[in-house]
Amino acid sequence: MARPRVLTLMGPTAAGKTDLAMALVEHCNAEIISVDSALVYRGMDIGSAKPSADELARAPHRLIDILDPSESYNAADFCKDAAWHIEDILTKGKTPLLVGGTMLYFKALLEGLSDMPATNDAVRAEIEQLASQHGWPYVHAVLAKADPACAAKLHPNHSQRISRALEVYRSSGIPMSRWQVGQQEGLQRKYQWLQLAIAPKERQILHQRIALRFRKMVAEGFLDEVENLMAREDLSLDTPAMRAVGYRQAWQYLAGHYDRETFIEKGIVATRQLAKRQLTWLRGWHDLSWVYTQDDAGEMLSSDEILAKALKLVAARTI
RNA sequence: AGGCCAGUAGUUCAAUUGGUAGAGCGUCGGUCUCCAAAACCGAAAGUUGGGGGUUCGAGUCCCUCCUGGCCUG
Repeated sequence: MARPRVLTLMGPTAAGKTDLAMALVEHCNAEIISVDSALVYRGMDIGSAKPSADELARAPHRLIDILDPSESYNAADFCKDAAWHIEDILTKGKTPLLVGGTMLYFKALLEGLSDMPATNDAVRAEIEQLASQHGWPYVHAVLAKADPACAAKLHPNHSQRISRALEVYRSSGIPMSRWQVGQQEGLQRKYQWLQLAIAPKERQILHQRIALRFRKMVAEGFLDEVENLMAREDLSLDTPAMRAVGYRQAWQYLAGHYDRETFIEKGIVATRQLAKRQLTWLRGWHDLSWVYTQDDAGEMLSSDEILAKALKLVAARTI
């Protein structure tokens, strides 16, 4: 019996994923699951380019607005949630369409994560403390004693990954490298995946779209949105949700760290850098069908033309 | 018009008494097993505004032109 088909739509920020996804929903009897580490938060709408209420009414997105910004989410949470929603959508006789740009989430879902201890805030805080006293290279050296194999792969400055590796060791007594020997079982083989990626052919075009969109967000009340978040006592610049692109810069601007023009420039730059990292993931991605949004002359295609290209790729794989 | 100051990587600025240019940011490339819109690593990039002169050697001194800013009439 044939494995159920699951569609994905990946791409850098501002590439046009939402528009295409909305159109695909109508043509493929699909239902959307968002693959985005920022869209999960309620109250973060404008700056995260969340689909509008109108769009969400037309095409429901799962895994959007599921958390308060004070909460945190991670790749393991996503895998669990996404796996459930994929099955739920299939049960309804529809095709799951996973749309987003958080590439680690896609990777973890497809390839699986080793079954190692979950995050541990207390241990993480201890490690953070150690780092603030002695610096990350010192923590790296500490890790090297407990887990030489893992430490060897990490640069002494790589704070987050050193932290995670030591956290795993301290909370379980077993080095991360040992946990990683265990098999990872992702969903790669469980379904028949059809993976689409969307982006303009030229980086320059993406940069233009990013700048335009960021200014539009500001014009549409992005700063009010961030002011509301800042008014809360339980959020800070260190809250994972507040480290999102644009939000961090808006917060710093509103806190008086720099002027409005600098904020806009920094916000656009951070978005460009995010797009670059996403494209780096995509470049090495296996089994990807590209939908470029420009024609041979470099002109942007219409949404109908983009949809037609995508449908053609879907049809080609359906036979 | 005269006087003064400035002109160095895409950008903001460095460069001891003249010894053929460095950094931050950006850009580009990469890493990625529970913070990933995160964190981290690497690379490219300047005929030092143009021209001439002094000198073994000039971003640095002299002349001249150009550009920008300030002051004076």
